Amino acid sequence: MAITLNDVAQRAGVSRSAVSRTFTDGASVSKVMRQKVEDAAIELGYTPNFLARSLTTRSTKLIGLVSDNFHNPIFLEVFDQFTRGLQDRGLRPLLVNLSETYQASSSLRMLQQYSVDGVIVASSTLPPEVSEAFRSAGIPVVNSFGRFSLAPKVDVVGIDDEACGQIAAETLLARGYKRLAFLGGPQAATSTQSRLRGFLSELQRAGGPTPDITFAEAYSFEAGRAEMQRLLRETTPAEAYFCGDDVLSIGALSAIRDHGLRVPEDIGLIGVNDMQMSGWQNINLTTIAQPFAEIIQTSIDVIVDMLQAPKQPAQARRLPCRLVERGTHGELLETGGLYHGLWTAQQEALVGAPAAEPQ
Amino acid sequence: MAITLNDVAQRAGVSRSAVSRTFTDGASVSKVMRQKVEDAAIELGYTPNFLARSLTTRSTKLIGLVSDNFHNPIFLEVFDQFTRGLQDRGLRPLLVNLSETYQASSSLRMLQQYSVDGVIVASSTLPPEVSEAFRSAGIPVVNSFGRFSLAPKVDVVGIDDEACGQIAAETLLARGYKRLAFLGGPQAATSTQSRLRGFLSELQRAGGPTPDITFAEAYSFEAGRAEMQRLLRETTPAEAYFCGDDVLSIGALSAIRDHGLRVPEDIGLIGVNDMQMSGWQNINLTTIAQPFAEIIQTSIDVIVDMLQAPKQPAQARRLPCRLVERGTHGELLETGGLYHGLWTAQQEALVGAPAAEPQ
DNA sequence: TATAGCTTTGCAACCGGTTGCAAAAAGTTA
DNA sequence: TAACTTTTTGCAACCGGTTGCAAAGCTATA
Repeated sequence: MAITLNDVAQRAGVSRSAVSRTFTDGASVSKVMRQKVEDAAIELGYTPNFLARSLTTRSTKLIGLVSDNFHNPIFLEVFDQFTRGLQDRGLRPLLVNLSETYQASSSLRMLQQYSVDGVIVASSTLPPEVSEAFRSAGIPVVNSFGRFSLAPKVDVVGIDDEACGQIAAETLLARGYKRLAFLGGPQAATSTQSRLRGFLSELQRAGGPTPDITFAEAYSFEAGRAEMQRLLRETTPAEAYFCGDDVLSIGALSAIRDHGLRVPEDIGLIGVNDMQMSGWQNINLTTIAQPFAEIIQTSIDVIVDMLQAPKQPAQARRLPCRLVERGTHGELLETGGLYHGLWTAQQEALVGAPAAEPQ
Repeated sequence: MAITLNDVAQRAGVSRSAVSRTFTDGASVSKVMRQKVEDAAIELGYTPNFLARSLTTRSTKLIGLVSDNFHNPIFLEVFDQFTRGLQDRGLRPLLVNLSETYQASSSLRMLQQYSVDGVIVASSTLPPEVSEAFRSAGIPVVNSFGRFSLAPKVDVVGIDDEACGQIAAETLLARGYKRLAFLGGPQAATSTQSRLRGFLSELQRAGGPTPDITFAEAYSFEAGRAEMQRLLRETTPAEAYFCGDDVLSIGALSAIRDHGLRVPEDIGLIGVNDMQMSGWQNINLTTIAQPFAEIIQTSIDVIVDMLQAPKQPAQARRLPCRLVERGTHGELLETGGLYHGLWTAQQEALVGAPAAEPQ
C-alpha cells in the first residue's frame, strides 16, 4: 500500500539504514548515497512514517491542546494562534474538547496512549488538577490562561487577574462613577475570584465605595444578559459595572439597552479580553485587553523548552494587560492629559514590570 | 520510563501475546489469564501504546481536521461539534490550520506522515483540489460545507447554496422590497457563486427586479462593513441586501447604522448561517440557517463508513436550510397567516425533500 | 480411558522505522 | 605503497505492539 523504507532501499539498491539516514538530520551519508536514495524516494513518492519513527526516537511532535472554552468567541482566535504557532515549530495539535461530560482523567489516558510530547491546557476555567495530572504522569504541560500563584504545581502563563481588577477600579473611579458593581463570571472560576480581589483592594485603597457583587452563571452572552436583567428588575442598578469578560459584557449591554437605558450615559461598563468583536463599531466595548498573542507565544516557548530540558521547577508567568478605552464608559472628568499621564504611570508600576518569579 | 507490554507480561508471568490479547477486543483469552494480566496492568498502570499498535493494525483513529476558517465565529461552534462528535466515536482530531501561508500540499504530506485514518476538510472557501488531493493519495476524505455537484470527485456534505439564494429572493420579494441587492462573500468562493445563481434565478422566475451585485473581500465583519460603507457612499443603496453570511451582515449592519439609517425601516438585510451571535438580542439578524449539527454529524458518519468500506463512489449530500425570521427584514405586507402558509409550502418543495443523489 | 474437537497459549515473524557497532571504503600522510 | 585516520555502510537488535501458526490444554463423547 504505502511506500516504506524497504521499498526505497530495494529500489535504490542500498541498505535500509542508508535510507533511514538520508531522512535523519545529522546522520552520516555520502553525497552519492544521498542522491541515489533521494532519487528512489521521489520516484516512489516516499515519506517517512512519523509514528513508526516515534517508537525509537520517543518523540511524536504531537501536542495535546485541551480546552473547555468552546463557547467563548475569543477562543477561536486562541485556537487560530495556537495551531499556527505550533505548526511553525513543526508540532501538531491533537485537540481535546473537555466539556463537562468528558472526564479529565480519560483525556489524560488518551493523550498518553498517543504519546504526546506535551500538553497545553488552554482554559481559565478548568481546575488546576487537570494540568497537574499531566505533570504527575510525566508529560510536559503548560496551563495557558491559568491563575498566577507563587508556588505553582505546573507552569502557568496568564495575566495578572488582580491587576486587572485594579485597573477596572481605577478607571471607573477616575471617571467619577460613585456606585460601582462587580458582575463576575462563574463564582467558582479562579479568574473571577482574583479579579474581584483586585477590584476590591483598589477600591479600598482609593477610599472608593463598596461595590455590589454578583456572578453570572457562565462566561457567555446569555448568562451576562440574564444576570443584568435580574439586576435591573430586582435592584437599583449601579452606575458602572466591571464585568467578568467581554462576551458577558455584551450580554449585559443588550439587557441594559432593552431596558431603555443608555450606555455609557446611564450605566458604564467595562469588560475583559478585548476580543475582536469588542472593537466592532456597533459594540465598541471598553475593556481590559489580555495579551493573547504573547500568552500563546510564551506558552509554546515554554512547552518547547520543556521538550528539550524537562522537569525544570514550575513557574507562573503573568503578562501585563492594558486598558482599551472605547465607548462604554464615561468621559474623563479631570483634564485628560494630566490624569491620563498619572494613570499610565500607575498602571506601569502595577503591571508593566515583569512580575518577580517565585524563587 | 513508560510501562510496556513486556513489563506487564513479566509481572504477570505470561507471554507478551497474552497481554496483547487481553487488550484486543475479540481475541481469545481465558478468564484466569485475563484476570492475571489485568491485575498486573493495573498494578503497574499500563495503557497500550496506540501508535505502536497502529503499525500492525493500520489504524490510528486519527482524523485530520483541516480548515481555513479561523476568523468566522461560526467555526468555533463547528469545531466544538466536530471534536465532540469524533471523540464520541473514539476518533481523535488532528487539527490543521490552512491559512494562506500554509501550502495545502504540505498538509497532505504531514497527515500522511501521521497515518491519519481519514480527513475532514471543513471549509466553504478552500478549493476542491485540497480535498481531492487527499482522495488521490488514498486517504478517506469528506469535504464539509463544500459545494454540491452532480459528479463530485470527493464526498461532500453541505447545504444547497442555490436554494439558499432562492429563499432569500423569495423572502425579500414577499416582503415587498423593490430594489434588491446581493452583497456576497469573496467572489472566488464557490458558495458565493452558487448563492448568487439561486438568488438571480428566483428573481427572474418571479419577475422580480435585477439586483445590484457586489462582493466583500472576505467573510468577515470588516469586509462587510467596508463594502457597505462604500455602497452607501458611492451608490444609491438598495432597499434590501442578501448578504454572504452572518458575520458579513453584521459588518454591513454597523455601517448602515453609522450612516444614520435604520434597519429594517430604511434597509433590510438577510444573512446566511444563523450563528449563535445572530440571535443575540442586540443583533437579531434575519438569516438563513445552515443545519450545522446535521452537516457535522453526517460528515462524521460518512468518514466512519469510509473507514470500514473505503472507495465507494463519491457522493455530494445537500441538507436543507431554513429561514430564521428576526428583526432585520421588513414585516409581512399580506396577511401573515395566509402568505406564511404559502411560503412554507414553497420552501418545502424547494429544499425540504432530500435531494436526489447522483447515480 | 482413548479419541476427537475446541479453546487457550507461546513462539516467532512482522509492522516501519532508528541506531550501536564493526567492517569496508576512502582519504591522509610518510 | 604501506600504515594510519576518518568517513561511510550494512548488519542486527530494538522501539511496543499484533497475529498466524502449531503445540498444549481442556472438554465431551464413545
